[in-house]
Amino acid sequence: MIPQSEPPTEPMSKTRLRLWLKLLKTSGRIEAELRRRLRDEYATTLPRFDVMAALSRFPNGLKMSELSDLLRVSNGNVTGIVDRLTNNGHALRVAVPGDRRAQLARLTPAGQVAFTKLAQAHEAWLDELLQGLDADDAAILHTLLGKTERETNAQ
Amino acid sequence: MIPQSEPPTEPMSKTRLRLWLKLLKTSGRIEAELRRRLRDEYATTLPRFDVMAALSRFPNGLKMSELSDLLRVSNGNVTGIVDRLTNNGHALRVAVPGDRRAQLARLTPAGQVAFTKLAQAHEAWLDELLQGLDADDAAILHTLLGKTERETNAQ
DNA sequence: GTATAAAGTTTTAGATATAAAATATATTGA
DNA sequence: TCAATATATTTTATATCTAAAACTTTATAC
Repeated sequence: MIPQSEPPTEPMSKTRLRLWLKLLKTSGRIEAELRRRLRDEYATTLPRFDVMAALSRFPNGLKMSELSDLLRVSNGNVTGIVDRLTNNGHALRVAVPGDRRAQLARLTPAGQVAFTKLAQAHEAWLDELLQGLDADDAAILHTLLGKTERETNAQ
Repeated sequence: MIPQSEPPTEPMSKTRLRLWLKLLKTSGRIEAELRRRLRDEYATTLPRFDVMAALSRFPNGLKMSELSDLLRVSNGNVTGIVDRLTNNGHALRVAVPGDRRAQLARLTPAGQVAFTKLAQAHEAWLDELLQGLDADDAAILHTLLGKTERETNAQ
């Protein structure tokens, strides 16, 4: 066996740090582009789009706390976003029969129409922004991202 | 050739949309955990860490606009973060000889010491949070993430 | 049955984020 | 030189975001 003087390999922690920076840069770049297009083309924001997407999946409405849990944002935050959607005419608050503490947030008909357009644009934008990845790439990437779970106790 | 009735395949745009949601969820989960640890263990924030990291790479200081470009955040934003770092004793502003419009932000000695500790903790946290990925996984992931570039005109 | 605890939401305080206006300084061109 | 323009930063207005306090309503314990 011939002794080889190998090039010193990078410690694994440095490799993971570089990977994280790449991951952060990638998601940040795409997210910034989505925010820009939502603002410029539809005069809305990503948090509002996220809330509308959640409400769209539950036509009967969601309690503020349910929205907060689903989107993993704070309770107080949801209040402000739903406020703005309400001022917009895209959402409204409905009383919960039998519990005067709670309220349901729901999309208005105008909100549903608006969200349908937003969702189509959103999907088309991502199809464009992720052109560089084919079906195989996407499958591998999805799997590898899944391998990072279970290291944080948050689900 | 035998005709096969294949299962209907998902349109590529849906695949890319699901991938994006996974990417967003992954980076959000890790970022939230980093923010939590920076706050709980070091009483600081991710934006301040990012600014300190940039200043640490340039011991002679960076102009506010250079910081803004490097970190890709708005000019007004950098002002506030450097303000807080300055109040903290971790940064200071230095006049630029020959241009009274500009100022350099620099780490103080205390800021350099603090950042060294933060950076070590940060690298160790990521090593932990990305345990699920070995060196091969990381290399593949890094490459696939790279394939998403060049679709947005932002560098 | 009332005191206490729990649940649901909003409000508050502080930090971050952008875009756009305002301020101050430099540079340029006639 | 001096007006016009460009550069560098801060300020302002608005929107997010969290944690924690405040408030209302409901449920529970005794």
